[in-house]
Amino acid sequence: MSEPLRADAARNRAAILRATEELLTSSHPRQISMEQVAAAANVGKGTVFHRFGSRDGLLHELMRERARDLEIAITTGPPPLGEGAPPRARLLAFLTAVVEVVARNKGLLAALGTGAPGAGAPKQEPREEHPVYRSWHGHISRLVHERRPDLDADMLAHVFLATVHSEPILNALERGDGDRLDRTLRDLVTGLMPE
Amino acid sequence: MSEPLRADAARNRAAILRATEELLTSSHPRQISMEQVAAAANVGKGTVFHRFGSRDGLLHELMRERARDLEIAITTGPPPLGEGAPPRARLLAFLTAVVEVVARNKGLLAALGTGAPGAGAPKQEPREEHPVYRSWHGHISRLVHERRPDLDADMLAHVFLATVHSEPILNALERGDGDRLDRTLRDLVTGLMPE
DNA sequence: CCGTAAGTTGACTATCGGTCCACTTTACGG
DNA sequence: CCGTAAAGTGGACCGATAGTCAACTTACGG
Repeated sequence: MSEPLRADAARNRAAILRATEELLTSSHPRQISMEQVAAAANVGKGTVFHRFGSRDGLLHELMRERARDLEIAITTGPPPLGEGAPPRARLLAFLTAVVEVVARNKGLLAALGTGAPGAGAPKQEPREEHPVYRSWHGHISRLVHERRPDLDADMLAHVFLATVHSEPILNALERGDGDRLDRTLRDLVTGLMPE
Repeated sequence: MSEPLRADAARNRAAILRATEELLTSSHPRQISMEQVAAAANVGKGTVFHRFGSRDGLLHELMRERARDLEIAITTGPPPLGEGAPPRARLLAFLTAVVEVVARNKGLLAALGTGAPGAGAPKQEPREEHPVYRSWHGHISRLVHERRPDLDADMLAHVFLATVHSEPILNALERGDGDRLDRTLRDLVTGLMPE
């Protein structure tokens, strides 16, 4: 899928990601400059851009990393996250897991969701969806459809995920209200998928 | 509440707001620079800042304007938006109206929801909520609580509003999927507030 | 070893939000 | 009317920051 990196490149890549995580624990993504990241990783700014292309690319990649465990859990792990449990249980487990991942990553997802297209050219495309978002959306959508094929599973999945894009909710999570959100989502799902 | 503006100031204020709306119809808020706004309104950049304080202030004020009609409708208008109808009907009518307002205003709300605190100082407060958001949140929260005092109305209201913060959903709205979203929200509310 | 492709770097550019202050316009009391 | 002070105006300027680039360094297969 991708050429292996040279030893120094791999080292720097890891250092940059680690430094970004580090900075992320103490600041909102919007306040972290690429220069800060480069400095914290002990590399030149150019290196950061060479590897990740852009600010969004870096955040994007970091998110990918953070989401990997969950991805594995739902595809090859045991129920209720993995296959085997009924859709409703899987959905509830998944939403709980997503809330947990997002809570641990503050505004990362939110920052990702907000990117402007490139140059000044009249590129007006809605911007490609983030792979992690796509994966999560597909999973929710599939589970909902399985149990309630009469609903608009696609839109419903977007609505559920919107939750973790919302700044007020992110703030609530930061205050430790993760379980409140969890219970609320549970109530919503239960309303839609009884039993 | 506020001193009346001088004639020229009022004229320019209106021109700036109108120019911003104009630009907003053809671009995402993030790509509109204050310089563009100033140019489009035929005023100096300084004037824009003098009147609105900041980029956020301008967007903020514009949103306020856009939300005014809805505000009036729910406080003094006829049912089902205004008082008189049962909570469920009022909530459904309100959500439909919100979707409609947001659909007509693209990412305005989304752009508002995303602001970083000020200077470099370690000001880490969660940032004050937008008045329009607060008003909408309070309204939803009250209606939910009236019918289902057992639920976490506060969090639930955040979840409903998160919907209009989400970029994928905003894109869907732009594609004319407003009624799909509307139906989906209706399903969610119905699941929670049956009858 | 050596050639070379990959990687590194920080000075440089472009852009943009926001500030500042000298200048202009308006409102209004006399 | 007119003089004046308060309000408003505008654009040069500043600091920050995402992203570029061309010269330089390094890893590594043969």
